[in-house]
Amino acid sequence: MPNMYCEREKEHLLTAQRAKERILSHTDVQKMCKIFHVLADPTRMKIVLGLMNGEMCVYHLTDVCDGTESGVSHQLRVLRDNGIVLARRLGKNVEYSIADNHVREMVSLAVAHLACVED
Amino acid sequence: MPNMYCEREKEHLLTAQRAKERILSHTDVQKMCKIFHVLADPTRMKIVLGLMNGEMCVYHLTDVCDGTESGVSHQLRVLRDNGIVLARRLGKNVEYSIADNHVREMVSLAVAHLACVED
DNA sequence: TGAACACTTGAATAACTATTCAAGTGTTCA
DNA sequence: TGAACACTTGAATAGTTATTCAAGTGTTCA
Repeated sequence: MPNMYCEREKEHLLTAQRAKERILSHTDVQKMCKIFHVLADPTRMKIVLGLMNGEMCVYHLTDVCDGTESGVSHQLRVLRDNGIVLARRLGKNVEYSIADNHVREMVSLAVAHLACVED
Repeated sequence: MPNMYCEREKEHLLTAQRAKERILSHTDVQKMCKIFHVLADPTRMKIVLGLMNGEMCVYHLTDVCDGTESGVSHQLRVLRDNGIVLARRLGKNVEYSIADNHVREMVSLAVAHLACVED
């Protein structure tokens, strides 16, 4: 028996070992956190929720998000840089769309979670 | 035809309308963002990834996360306050576990996303 | 060509938060 | 009871970042 740190030392030690074997590298953990971080801002979340209904250009996104053009554009850059939305130019406009299905699913899960914990 | 803001005014207007009908209240958006925010920190993410292997007490969590006792405890409080982990006292120790299956799924999706975008 | 439009970018500010260290609470057991 | 253990909390610091306003691209069309 190893040193005792807690009352269920044996189980915890096994769990900790399993966890350490399976745990991702610090870099991978940081990448995961980045995805969540990007989705943790109201402006960006509204953009993503908006785009889940279809492609839009910046003007209509500012309408949906109730934000400024500049503000929305800044956040669209963050979303683009993280591979969450796609941009394609169409004449004078830029059409934005959701790039990643995992993101779609994560957002849907978060909506479900919301409905679940709602009082 | 309404005023033209972009080349695909008609479609975008419809999309925007749909989005606005379906969009969550600002409060709900903020609640969703909170969940993502909580998962956006490396220490907290490591705790959650660790607990996905089973219950553990603080000592073993600091081991898995490679963090300080105080730091892990601070982050456990955030996770508790947001209903992401559960705490139950067992003698001198406190056993932590994952409280919410949506969180489990969200984290799994993020891991999947990771594997997907990996170069 | 140049004026108007659609969007992006840079810089500055203000707000938030993870970490650390020290001190505190709660539990057990001799 | 009190000493040791397991964990929590408070306060301070340092780093990050969303927003705003002003100035900058890139595209179209008369």
